[in-house]
Amino acid sequence: MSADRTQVIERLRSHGITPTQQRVEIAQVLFARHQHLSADQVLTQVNARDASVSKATVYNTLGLFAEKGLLREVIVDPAKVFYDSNLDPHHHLFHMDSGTLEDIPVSQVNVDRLPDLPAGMAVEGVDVIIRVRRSGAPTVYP
Amino acid sequence: MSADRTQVIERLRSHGITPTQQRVEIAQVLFARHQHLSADQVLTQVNARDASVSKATVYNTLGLFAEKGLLREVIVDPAKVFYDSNLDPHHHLFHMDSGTLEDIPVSQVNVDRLPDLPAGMAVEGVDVIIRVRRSGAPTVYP
DNA sequence: TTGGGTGCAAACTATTTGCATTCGA
DNA sequence: TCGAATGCAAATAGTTTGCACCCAA
Repeated sequence: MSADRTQVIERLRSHGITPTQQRVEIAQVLFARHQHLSADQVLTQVNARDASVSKATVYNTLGLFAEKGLLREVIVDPAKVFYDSNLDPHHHLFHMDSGTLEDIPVSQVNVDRLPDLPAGMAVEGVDVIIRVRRSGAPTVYP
Repeated sequence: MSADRTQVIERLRSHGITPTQQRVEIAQVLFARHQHLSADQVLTQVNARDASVSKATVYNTLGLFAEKGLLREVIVDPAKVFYDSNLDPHHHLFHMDSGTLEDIPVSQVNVDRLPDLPAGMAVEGVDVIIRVRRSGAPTVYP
């Protein structure tokens, strides 16, 4: 369930990131597969393996990875940021009941190109988020 | 710059909300025009007028208004929630430099209908957010 | 009157920061 | 070696909550 150590190190290097022990630990968890994790979940999973990484380092590292383009930040829940290890262009389905995210292939939602932006503005990203919940009970996840 | 008191009261009533003094104060600020305000900005503007409303009441009231369909919550900034008094369907442009929001008419961004959802799931909302920043300097707003 | 609404302050949670220590190249 | 990275704990900021008091109906 964890990505190959050597591959991960190479990947960090190729993005200009010094592969320290804890960064590699974190990367192995994140890049094991496509997933959406909060900083807290990353902290838990990383420390469940073996190594001990501090909370501050997890936050710093996630921020760094996102900045360097290794992760995509997904902002759907006012309570916390999700980090998405799937870098292919795609959209998101947010399950309000469980507070979990699901990917939607771009092929399934077509966004006809953007409006003309004010001059001197560059698009940093386009997020499409579909919020769903179980139809019957309007439960709020705890 | 503030909506008519009587109209506001009527609007609250029609949504099943008891029009108390502070709720009316808050509503007058919000519904004066289409805008995107954070809880903190609402607090400041309300108390700049005259009345004194507590921070807790502002949060409670904004949450209530959103729940009753008088406001739309916009989640774009991990730091805070924006409340949008424009209820017409529309999308958002987020200026990362200034941390401000701008509306985009639906006519300018076409989302070809949604993917088939898991059974028993209802769509609560679809958010399209275009993040832009000044092209030259990758400044982060303070 | 009387239960919902409000204010205040304290509690919480996610995230950031300062600084001394440790580690990668 | 030496600057970058880490850990820890304390600081922040937005938001929520508990509880006594107050007001709309």
